[in-house]
Amino acid sequence: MVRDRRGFIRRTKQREVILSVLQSTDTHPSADWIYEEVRQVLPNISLGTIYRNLRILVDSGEAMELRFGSGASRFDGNPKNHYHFVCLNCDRIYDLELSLQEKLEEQVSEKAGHRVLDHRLEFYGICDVCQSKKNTIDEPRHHDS
Amino acid sequence: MVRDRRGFIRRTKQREVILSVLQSTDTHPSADWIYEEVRQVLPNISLGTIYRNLRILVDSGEAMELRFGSGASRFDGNPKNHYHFVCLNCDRIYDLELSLQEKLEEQVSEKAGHRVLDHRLEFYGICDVCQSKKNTIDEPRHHDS
DNA sequence: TTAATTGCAAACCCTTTGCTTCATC
DNA sequence: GATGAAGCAAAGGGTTTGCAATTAA
Repeated sequence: MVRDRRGFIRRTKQREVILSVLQSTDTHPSADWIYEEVRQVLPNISLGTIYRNLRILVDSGEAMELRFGSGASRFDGNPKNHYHFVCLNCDRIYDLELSLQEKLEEQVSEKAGHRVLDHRLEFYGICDVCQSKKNTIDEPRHHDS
Repeated sequence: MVRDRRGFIRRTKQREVILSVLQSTDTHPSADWIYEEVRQVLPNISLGTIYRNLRILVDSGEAMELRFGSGASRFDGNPKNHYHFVCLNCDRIYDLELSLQEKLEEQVSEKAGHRVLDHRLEFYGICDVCQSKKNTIDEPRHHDS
């Protein structure tokens, strides 16, 4: 009997599996990758259902949507604000342990006069994995494994 | 005789006007808005040309591409790193005067071991304009004036 | 002269949506 | 049983791209 702006939300096997797939990885997968994973459990699921449920999960605060550069959205099963590092070579996204910079929000609201509700911080560069195999230009690998 | 990875780049009236339109506003416009503006000077220009040139400008470091939430990319004629505030009510994007947080890059490279080349920081909330006309839910207005 | 760039339109990718059927409450 | 959600497929928005014609160098 969960309620949100959309009315009642029923518990479905599909959404359950989608969320568990999302929570079982730290690769910040795309909708398509999640689709392929969920399909191994529910072979008849459709991409539309993936998208619909990801939207529900994001809107209800159970997941987070990330958009870097171009291409597909990436999803994070950890909805608490945290920061990311994006590798420009392989496209991997890493969670960072950097502590939340709440003071920056204060600074902005004081100086600019806007009511600040949230912030995002991400770093770009070459990840440790790609550095160790230098001179290799990966075919961007997006969130697999 | 500018050279970049793509070979020689010719100076064209189209790109000139696109860049000047982009630099003449602080509204962080979308490609489509730029298109409409440039069209008043070059009525036959096509959207494809807008996109092609925006890509050239971004790749050559003369402009910056911003992607917030869903929807179209927004472009910034100021290519130096700076931070933004995005109003969740009206979709306006504001430049912030917050100083560059270079120490955070150091912290990340030390702690996580990645080579950090850049970072982005943006704040979300309700802007001062929207706060003063409270109880009004704007039709998101995207970057017009 | 010749190769980069344009205009045009079609293609593309990712995401959303309409509709009928299914299944949860 | 109602009605929210699924599956399917078609539509949608934003962006890219192929190609012949143009134009800067």
